[in-house]
Amino acid sequence: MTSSEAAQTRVPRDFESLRSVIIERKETMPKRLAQVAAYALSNPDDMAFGTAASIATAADVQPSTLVRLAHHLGYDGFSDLQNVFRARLRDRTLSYEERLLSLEAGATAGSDAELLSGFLNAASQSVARLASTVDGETFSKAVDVLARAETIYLVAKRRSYPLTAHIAYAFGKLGIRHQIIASPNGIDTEMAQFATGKDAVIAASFSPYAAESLTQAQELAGRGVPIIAITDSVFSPLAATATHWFEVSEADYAGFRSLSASMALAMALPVAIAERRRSLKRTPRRNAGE
Amino acid sequence: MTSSEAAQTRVPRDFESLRSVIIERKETMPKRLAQVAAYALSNPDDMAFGTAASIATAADVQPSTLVRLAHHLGYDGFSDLQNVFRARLRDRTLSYEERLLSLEAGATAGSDAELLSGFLNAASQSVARLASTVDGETFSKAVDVLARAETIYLVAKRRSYPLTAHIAYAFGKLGIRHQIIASPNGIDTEMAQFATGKDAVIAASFSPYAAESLTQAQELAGRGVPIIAITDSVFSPLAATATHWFEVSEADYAGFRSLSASMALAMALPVAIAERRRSLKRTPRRNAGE
DNA sequence: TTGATAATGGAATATTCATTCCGTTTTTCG
DNA sequence: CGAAAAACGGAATGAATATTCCATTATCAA
Repeated sequence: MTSSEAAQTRVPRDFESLRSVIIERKETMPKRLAQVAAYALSNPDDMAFGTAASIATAADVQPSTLVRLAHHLGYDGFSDLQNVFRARLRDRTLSYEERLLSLEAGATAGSDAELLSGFLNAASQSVARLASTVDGETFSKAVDVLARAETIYLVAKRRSYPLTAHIAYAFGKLGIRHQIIASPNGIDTEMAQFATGKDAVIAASFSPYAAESLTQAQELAGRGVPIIAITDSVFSPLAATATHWFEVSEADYAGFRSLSASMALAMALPVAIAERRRSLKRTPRRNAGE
Repeated sequence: MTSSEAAQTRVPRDFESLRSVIIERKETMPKRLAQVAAYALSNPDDMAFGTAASIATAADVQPSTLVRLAHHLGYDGFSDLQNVFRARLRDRTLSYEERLLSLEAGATAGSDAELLSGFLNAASQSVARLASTVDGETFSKAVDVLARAETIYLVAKRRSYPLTAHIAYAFGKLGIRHQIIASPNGIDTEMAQFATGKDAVIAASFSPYAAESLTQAQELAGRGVPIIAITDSVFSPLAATATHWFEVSEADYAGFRSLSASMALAMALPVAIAERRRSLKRTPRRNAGE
């Protein structure tokens, strides 16, 4: 411990240094070492608290590989390396709010950093608000309806389009039959005409409500297609026609509304539907769906 | 260990509950137990990282007293008690915890509501993490590049497509000339060939990185078009070719990654660009842009 | 004051954990 | 293609750590 450390070029003692050392040397590292190094950087909390065995399992390597990595980087052993990750947590005195403040503080009024922190703030507030207002029962009922649908139609224009795009992506991954009604051409209504009561609709619309979305939703509702709506106010026209609906009031910054909370909801829906369908297959009450 | 825990009223699993339990029962505790309990509350970080021996020394008691305290409070042992202090450090990003807890509380295990709260949790953590890791300077530089671009090309496939869609929407609103390269047909590369060094690219890609996005980005970079990348790891192939890049490591739930943090970033970029262009018009160093 | 009970200190013990070692596999270079 | 070196997996080992046990001391009621 006396002469060995003098021989070392320099062993990083704080997380940021370690991070850059790993990034720099990753290309020349053996496969498993690189693998566990990547895991360490993306799961620093686990590195701080886990045991060599638990981390090794999570990173899909042997415990010995962790010791090898530590030595490879110049540390005495795994424990020595782990201390860097612990120090990181220890010294993180800044809570998230404080951090945001510092972002704002380092920014002269009207600067870019202030803008960024503003949007992050809006995002986190939106998520928090949704978490405290959303009704688990409504969600469950909506999932019920959607899980029994043969095809799920997705109606969204303009600002809510990214939302729908993401749902469509998740549906594709999960093997849920769907049809997105958001094409830039004018054949939307033609696509919607195939929907029946056996199907269902997810419609998203925020103020100012796109007229097309509304008329499409109303038309569908008139034909007995159940509608799940994602909107931003009790007074939304969508809420009137919907079978179930969610109120997601996003915070805004500089006049632009966040989408972060809606996104979380948009991700939860497909997964919940897929899961519900699995359990429906085991105990099918009616023969809906494929 | 079998009947004892049933007899316990309830063992606190989070720091705040533990805190109130200790405060409440402190008066009726034996002297040494009260002593070490007080130490624990005023040195929670030491409790998280220290060993039983080190903490005992610091609190001027015997190690066995720590075990006694743990048992006294209903825990299996010192390690079990220590986990509460570790969890506190792990989760200390959010003040929204309590709100989320209420959602989780009303949810039986495996229910839909639990799923929803899981995704909201992931979203909230992602935003918090981005807020604490993002570099205001990088953001500012990226905005610089983009503000001077004639046309901004948007490259995104699959999971990152909704992100790009939203940026495109904001660009449209703000009157920023852009071209989205994400069409479902095969003419992507043809669209990209018009880009020159006077333009710029925003490319988003998350693991597993879509091959097309990468090749397009590399091709563009080779022609001298500056690239701003949004990706999820330092090891992302995108980061290598990018002029400036943002690391957005989204938390995942049930294997599905959130998009909430990236969304916040995606909203901040267009607004910042628009604002920068306004100030460039007043003091134009070079005649770039329209 | 005295006996009984609870609390405490400190050593003994059992467990968990990081580390090392060795046989095998993979990679590298002639 | 073949030999040497590096990397790796997995079990063995030894150190560190939490826990338990017991003798001693303090507390309290009769």
